[in-house]
Amino acid sequence: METKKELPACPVATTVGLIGNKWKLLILRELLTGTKRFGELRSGIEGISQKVLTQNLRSMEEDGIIKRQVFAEVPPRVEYSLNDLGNSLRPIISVMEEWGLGYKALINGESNQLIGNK
Amino acid sequence: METKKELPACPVATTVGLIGNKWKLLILRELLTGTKRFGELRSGIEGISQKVLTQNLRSMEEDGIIKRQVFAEVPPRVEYSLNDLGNSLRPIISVMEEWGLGYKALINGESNQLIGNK
DNA sequence: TCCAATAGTTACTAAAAGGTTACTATACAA
DNA sequence: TTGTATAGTAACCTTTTAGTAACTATTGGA
Repeated sequence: METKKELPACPVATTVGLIGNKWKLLILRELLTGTKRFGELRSGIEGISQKVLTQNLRSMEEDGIIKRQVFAEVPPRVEYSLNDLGNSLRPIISVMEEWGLGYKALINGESNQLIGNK
Repeated sequence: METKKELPACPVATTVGLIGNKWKLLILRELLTGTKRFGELRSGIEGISQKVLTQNLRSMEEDGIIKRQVFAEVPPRVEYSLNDLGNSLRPIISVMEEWGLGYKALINGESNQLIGNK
């Protein structure tokens, strides 16, 4: 009886299965600049609801890409950070960020790296 | 009255808005290896239905990242390919592919680039 | 004459994702 | 005593996304 979760044959599908989701990618973006509290993530990610933020954080914790640290204080403090595996995703977000910058430049008719300078 | 679609301030969110979707990322993966017919895409992307494939292809065409070419034959032939903008997304898929390979190695206890070799 | 093949569309249904509101605990401060 | 702050959870509802099945066009071939 297998208990391991079966990974797709394709490595792109593997990655997409873990982080190919709008909210997770944005959570990663936030955490790449360092440890954040729950409330900081919430206000840093435009449009995310508390429920969805919690759900995605839990899922990413289960997948072993982020660490959750609870401090026994009142009011409570919970800090989220990337662990090593999470940090290894940095190049993915970086290359998305670069592309996004190029795309915006392109849309604005500025010179860009995407399609050759105008 | 604005008709332009408003882009998010964050470049990562911009990218995620265009291709931060499981199916689009897998369609991109397929097209990075060259022009494909509709049926080839369908069989190359595990689990995608005809409807969802059509929907995503249309959306990507609208966004200007792929080209659709219809040949007046019977039975019909329709070919999809990346245009320049679509091609500029290549590094994103590449880095996802690399990460996926490393992750699978890690899971299998092999040496990997993600977290330091064991 | 009727079937096969391709790339769809349409209508209907099911499942997944997300939104909203109310509620919790706890300690401090007014 | 009441309010505030934080990080949630639970229940309920809506929206979005996806799956399925039936149908379309066209022409060559059996």
